[in-house]
Amino acid sequence: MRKPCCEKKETNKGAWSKQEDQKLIDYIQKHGEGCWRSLPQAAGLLRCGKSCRLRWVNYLRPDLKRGNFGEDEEELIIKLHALLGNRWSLIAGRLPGRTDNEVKNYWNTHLKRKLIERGIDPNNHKLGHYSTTATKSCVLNSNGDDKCSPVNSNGNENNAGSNSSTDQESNHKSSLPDLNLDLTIALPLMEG
DNA sequence: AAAGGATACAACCGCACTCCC
DNA sequence: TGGGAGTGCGGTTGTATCCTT
Repeated sequence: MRKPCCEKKETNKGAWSKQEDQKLIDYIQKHGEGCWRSLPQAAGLLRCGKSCRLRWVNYLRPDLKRGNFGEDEEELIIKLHALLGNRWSLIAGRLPGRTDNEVKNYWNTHLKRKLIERGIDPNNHKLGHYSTTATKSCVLNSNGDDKCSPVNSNGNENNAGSNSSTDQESNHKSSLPDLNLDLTIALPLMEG
């Protein structure tokens, strides 16, 4: 059995204080990101590494774009969700300054409802019938073809019981707009 | 003005993946 | 090559704030 990521005792939980934020910012500015497990002790924080990483990534990073989502961002999220399903980190990767957590929250609180109001099922982006199950994931290959398959709530491809999946896939495919999105993943630029 | 419900979002939890020995 | 450690991701929960009655 895997050990917990950190000892439950001796760690703070819940909302971060200004002092804790400042300690984390100071430490990362001096030493950079990485080695989250040992960071809390080194930075003098009574938090688990996971919690520190989450706080930094979702809230403290200087390049974050705080505030409301623009309409263009909303539409992009909707389109990307139609293609990728609940792959929030991939979706957030296409939105500079936004985090996966932020995108996920915004989807759950705003965009889901928006689609429902438009008569679109937020799970499969089909017009007309709303269901609470399967979303889809689509992969663009190098030929520009797209390959779509149902995914479950874990984001895994659902290959089991695929009797009617081909019909559903073709229906889904034809109901999707031509998004013409470039989903190639760029390698990070190497400095130096 | 107060109570209860709805909403928004920060944070936690647990699983899965990758890396390294 | 197997196993453990570290990390990332998505789902879920907790709570503060706003809104309605």
